[in-house]
Amino acid sequence: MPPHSRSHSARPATIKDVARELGISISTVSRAMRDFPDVNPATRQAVLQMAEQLDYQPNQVALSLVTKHAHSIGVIVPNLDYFFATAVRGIDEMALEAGYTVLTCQSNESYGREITNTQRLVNTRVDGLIVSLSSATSNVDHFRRLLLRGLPMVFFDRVGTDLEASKVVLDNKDGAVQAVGHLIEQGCRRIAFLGGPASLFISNQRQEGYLATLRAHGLPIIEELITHGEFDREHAYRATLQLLDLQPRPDAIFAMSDRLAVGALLALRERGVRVPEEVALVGFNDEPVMSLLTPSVSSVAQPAFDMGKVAAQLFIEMLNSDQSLPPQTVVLKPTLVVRESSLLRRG
Amino acid sequence: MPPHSRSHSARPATIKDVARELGISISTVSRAMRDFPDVNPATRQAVLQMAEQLDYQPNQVALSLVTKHAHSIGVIVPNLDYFFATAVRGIDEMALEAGYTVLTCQSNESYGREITNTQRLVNTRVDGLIVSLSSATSNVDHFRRLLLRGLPMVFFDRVGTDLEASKVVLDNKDGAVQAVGHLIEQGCRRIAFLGGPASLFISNQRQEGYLATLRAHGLPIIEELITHGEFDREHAYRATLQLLDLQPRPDAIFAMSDRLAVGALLALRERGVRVPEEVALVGFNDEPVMSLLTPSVSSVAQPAFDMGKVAAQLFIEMLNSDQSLPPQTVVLKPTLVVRESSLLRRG
DNA sequence: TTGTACGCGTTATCAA
DNA sequence: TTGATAACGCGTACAA
Repeated sequence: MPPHSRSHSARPATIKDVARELGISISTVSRAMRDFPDVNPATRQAVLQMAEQLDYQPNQVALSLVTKHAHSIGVIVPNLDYFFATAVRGIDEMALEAGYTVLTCQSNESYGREITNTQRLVNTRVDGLIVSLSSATSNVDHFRRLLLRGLPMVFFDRVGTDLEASKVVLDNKDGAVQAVGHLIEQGCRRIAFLGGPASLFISNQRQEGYLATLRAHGLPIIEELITHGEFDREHAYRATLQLLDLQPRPDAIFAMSDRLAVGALLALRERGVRVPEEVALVGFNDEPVMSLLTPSVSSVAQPAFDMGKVAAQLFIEMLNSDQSLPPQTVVLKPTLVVRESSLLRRG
Repeated sequence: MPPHSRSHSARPATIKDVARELGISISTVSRAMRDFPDVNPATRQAVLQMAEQLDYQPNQVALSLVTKHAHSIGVIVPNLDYFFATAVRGIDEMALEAGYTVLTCQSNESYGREITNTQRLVNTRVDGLIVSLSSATSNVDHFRRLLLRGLPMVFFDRVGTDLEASKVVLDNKDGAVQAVGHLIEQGCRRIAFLGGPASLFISNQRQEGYLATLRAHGLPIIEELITHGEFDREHAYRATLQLLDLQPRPDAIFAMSDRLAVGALLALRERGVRVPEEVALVGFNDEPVMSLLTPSVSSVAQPAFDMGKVAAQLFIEMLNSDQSLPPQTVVLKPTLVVRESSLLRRG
């Protein structure tokens, strides 16, 4: 049994308990706990020891009520797939170093839940928000209001175009340029684009890159090779089957995400189309699964971890400087990872 | 421009602002906001309208300082891979319904970070914790202390054996029994076990199931077919290569996780071993990738989403009942999903 | 039906 | 070097 076995097994000890037990004032305890210079070494000793004994730890709730500073970052992501889980890890890493706790919420790709999450986090007085928009979010007024109120916010990956805030984004267009450029180098001429929802900014940016590259190489833009739809494998599967019915059919598919690329691959397999010989394939995200597929699938790799890290970095800079900094936008470069699904010349 | 454009763009409105603006007391505002019966309808009307106008929302920090109730659940998971991301979604779902906010932290499989996360969450006065242990955690004193103090806690999946708390676990042994039983049915006789760290409880439970099934079928237990090691693909890859060097070599591999199964598959591919004809393979978790591999890999499916949901349910029940309920343990059943990698008799 | 006053646990200011 | 006290934003007896 411990020396002074704790009589209050329910209620955590407060600063008052420590003060009472020692017969001194709470202000002295407060100062001792925070290593203030003007406190008697003997007193500090005693306080620290008693705090240890009572297992006293400052109540952060009371603390943030006073300081209006919670030392926590609210993170809202659409889901926790590989990309976002990795990005959150990046945020986590950076935040931990700076002494912040990360509170992660999923909007589940729902506009309503994004709003709920936002309100909840703000009401618990997080110091600010790091956000990636849900795919259902087109109206960003709920964020704009907070921005006007002066709440520190950083957006990443899926960012709002007309939001005056700091952002960390991928050079999506460049990623598409790399992918399509590579396919053209491999000899492909009829390259299809498997897009996501037309409302999704990143989907459009990637499409832009696709179009620009075709133009740059003097290739025609064929409308029927450009598809849009839901952001899931099922849609990609059906769209690919349709593409394969065209005459002449495409000799390559560039999917704006790996999820779509997988759907495409399943369709290609089912039709017995040889990849890459008959149809080459490139995805976007470089999820771990891509290297395990047969054939392994080329993909544009995003620096997910770094995106999270940079977002947190920007965020912490905002907090540490008292003048409100002007919004910054950091653009990160993707890297094409070439695998079997798009290697034609030298296999 | 809005009617009464807000003059205090920085400071969020408080209950005082509403009261002052209306020339009434804060208690009246407080009551009106919370739909108390004994408040003049006209007054309530005015309060609600003014609250709207000032964009007033109760400060949860102050609120939980008073009520000692944060309406939030702290969740600590070792990582955010497919299984845990899904479980967290289950927790999220349940918690949202009950009006709780979920604050998720990753321990990153580190004992130290698990402790840090725990302290941070507790100090921000979450109402309790839902936890899955890091693989590096063998000492659970930090949780036991909180339990003694009366903090509501639910553990799931990776639970501590000697912890007096509610738990949600998978019937790991049964999962292994299903997997190994299936392999035996398919005609396999020399079945290897690819285990994780020997310290990991779930790894041992699965091994138990493996051993029990061999015994039940009168098959010999061959020590050299049982391996242990790190919880990663690389280890599984190397271990599999060693297994393949044995004389006679195994005709099946049961991996205690999909991550290990993938490592095994890579080794099998590299050696040109035909799956399942020469060596059959079954994993554990049923991650989406398993169905995409070539050959597709059989796996024991865990109800990850349900595990999260049930954990949250148990947690909320604890909070809602004032007497401290005795710890419950809910055991969920896994389901074997058979795919190409283990289908021998009828392909 | 409404208002006053106290307390939640802490920091900060000022006085001793 | 230490202590008393106001304040943070809110809920809640108790009084009016």
